[in-house]
Amino acid sequence: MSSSSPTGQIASAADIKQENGMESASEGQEAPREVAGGAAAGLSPPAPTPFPLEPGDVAVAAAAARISGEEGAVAAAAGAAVDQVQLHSELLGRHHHAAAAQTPLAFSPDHVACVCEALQQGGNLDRLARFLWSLPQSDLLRGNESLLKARALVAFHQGIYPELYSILESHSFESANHPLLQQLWYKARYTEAERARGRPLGAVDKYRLRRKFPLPRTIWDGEETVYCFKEKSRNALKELYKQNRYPSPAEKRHLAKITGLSLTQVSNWFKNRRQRDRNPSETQSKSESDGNPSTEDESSKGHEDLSPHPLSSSSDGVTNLSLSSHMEPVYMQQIGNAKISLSSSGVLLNGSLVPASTSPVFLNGNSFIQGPNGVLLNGLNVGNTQSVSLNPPKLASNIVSNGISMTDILGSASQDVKDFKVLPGSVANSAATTSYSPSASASFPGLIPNAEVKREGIQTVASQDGGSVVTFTTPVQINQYGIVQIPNSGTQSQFLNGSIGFSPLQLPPVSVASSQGNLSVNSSTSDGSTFTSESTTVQQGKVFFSSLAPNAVVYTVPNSGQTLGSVKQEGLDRSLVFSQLMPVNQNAQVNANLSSENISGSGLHPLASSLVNVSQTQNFSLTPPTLLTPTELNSDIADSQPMSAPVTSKSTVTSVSNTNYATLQNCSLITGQDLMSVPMAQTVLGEIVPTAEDQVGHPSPAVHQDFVREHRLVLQSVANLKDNFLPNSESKATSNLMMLDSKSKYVLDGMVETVCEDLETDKKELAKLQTVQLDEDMQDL
DNA sequence: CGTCATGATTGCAT
DNA sequence: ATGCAATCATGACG
Repeated sequence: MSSSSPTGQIASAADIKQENGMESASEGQEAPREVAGGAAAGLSPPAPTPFPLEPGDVAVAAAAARISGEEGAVAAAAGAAVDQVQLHSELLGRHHHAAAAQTPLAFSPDHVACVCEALQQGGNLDRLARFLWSLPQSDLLRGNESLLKARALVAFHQGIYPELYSILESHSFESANHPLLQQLWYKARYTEAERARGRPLGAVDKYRLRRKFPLPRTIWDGEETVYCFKEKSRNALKELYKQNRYPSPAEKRHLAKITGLSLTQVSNWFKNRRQRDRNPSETQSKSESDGNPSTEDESSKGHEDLSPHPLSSSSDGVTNLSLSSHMEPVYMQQIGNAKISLSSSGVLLNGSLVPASTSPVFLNGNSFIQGPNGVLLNGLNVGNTQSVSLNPPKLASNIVSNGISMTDILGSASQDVKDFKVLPGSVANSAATTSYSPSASASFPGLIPNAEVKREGIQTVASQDGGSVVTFTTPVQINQYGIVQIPNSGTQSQFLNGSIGFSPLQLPPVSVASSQGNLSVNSSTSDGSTFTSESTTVQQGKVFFSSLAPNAVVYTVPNSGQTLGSVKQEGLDRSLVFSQLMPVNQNAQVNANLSSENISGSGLHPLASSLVNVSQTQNFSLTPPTLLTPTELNSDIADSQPMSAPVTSKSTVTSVSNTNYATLQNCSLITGQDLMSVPMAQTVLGEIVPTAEDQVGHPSPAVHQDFVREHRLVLQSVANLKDNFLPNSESKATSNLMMLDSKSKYVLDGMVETVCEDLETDKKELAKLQTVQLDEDMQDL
């Protein structure tokens, strides 16, 4: 605190290293390509793509699988979507050129923004660059933030730093984009310095650079973050401390909510504070004895291992995975803070997703959706595997580096497995939140073994984030493992029904406050699931969580077939999460409708019950969006992005799976008010489990016990799926396009605008969509 | 309460 | 401008 002032901003930057991808990218053009290429490769089959992949891509593929793979299924999914988008855009682009004169703008700015977002998330910067290229110089697009952001990314990717700086300094970006942009800013600086020096930078070097090149106010709100706790959180803690050095549990709890910190963190803070106030002198002497870890980083490259924690920040950047664990804390902070309001990203879905406001949605083969923040979902089913990931913040970083959004999650996962503690059931959520990395690992495979839980009942839950809501109905069964990870709270996870573990999520208090609807869910939930939210309210089928609720709940999805439900819970304050997986394989169509109706009778309780089971294994990781902290910037991990959802809107998503085409539609009904922000991102890995009747037969890898590790597998499987889907790239692509075209307006607009007023309309459209045969459309086109 | 672990800063010598 | 080491600051844990 004290020291924080000017430099404080920079503070957490320390480890940006993890950027790995990013750095490498920036360095040379070769490197970058690898990353991007890798992602691309993983995503799309070499062949038919409109844009031929370079050999390098292929080569990288394997590696990519590993790295990007980690990023996750989501990434993969995203990739698919991106491809489609790409196609779409290209077509349009051509069209453009052809008829340029006549049609000034084939896409509306919103569409362009959506495409940009999608490509960004997909991580395919090369394509993004091409897309930008193809865009007409239109005034309409000029001030478009998504475009500017995309340009910044491309500039970074291409190593044109002056342009990057210029872009960042010339436009005041929304806070939701700050984390990403800040990261770009620092990484660019680091990269430049690195190149100049010819060797990787050490912590001190970066620190110096940060001071030398402070973030422009256009991408930084000025709020500093010291370590993990945000300034605001600290202030709140201090205030209460002044009044009462020994806050009661209730007070602590309240404070935790306010600050977005966990109860444990609050308690620790008070503990430390009291102790330090008592004997100021003693506290610190010892630390040094150990030696300085920091220094080591530089010199030695790999070494981070020293610390038991996965966290190690400094790595040479070699590892892609690494995410800075450190960063994570940031999330929390951010969340806690008001800024959060911005975040709106969360979306979830069951098979469907609901996008938060602005983001574009895409789906298909695997459907996924991206939100502005970078949310992806797959809810769809992909044959076997499904993944959903949401993470706003990281995306940015991920994008940059890998191109895959999953990073956070993955990263954490990758790290793996380390051992974290899992928290079995620890009720208390620990402060651990701050450290996140481990948490990720937390999920434990074993733990969740198969609980089977079945619940029936349909329940719908809607969560809201900035604007996204999710509703699910649930009859869910979960068979094997469901795992949920939440990066932030490593320790806090809980299991529901035995089958799933969650870590708590945190929602920004702020957002909550703003949000209106509250539902209360009581812990009483039948399931035993942990719900504690105190106040939750259900509205017609919708559930809102208010900040009040201490705990969050999560939920799941319904699928006709099998579904996974995930639940979430929060340890700290309020958070919600849900993930779902839908395995839809084959023919099944899944319609998830979540209308509020479903919900109706049941109150919350039902929800709880719904949680349950999953037939497959999945991991979810959620990362909360981070706001701006500089720190985050530094580290990849940090990247959470705040999403701002101006309005909550309901979004509808439709996804279509290829093969069998399962259409999922979800409409989240959200009324305008709710805001729930779901900061985290989730990733889900789903593997199909036997239970499912037929699986496509993909050779999906067997599930493993270690989820983490599994990710890779999962990813691969995903890739396969894509392949399967994609094979007909054209048709599919087209189909996708069709989808977009036909619906796009609606969807996109809705997405973009964030607000959809007409649910009915949506429904209708959705219905249409479902029925629509993409292929045919394609042909028509 | 006492300690640890580690990131952030600072100072100093090159 | 750098490299290195010392020191501070702070969250987490046993």
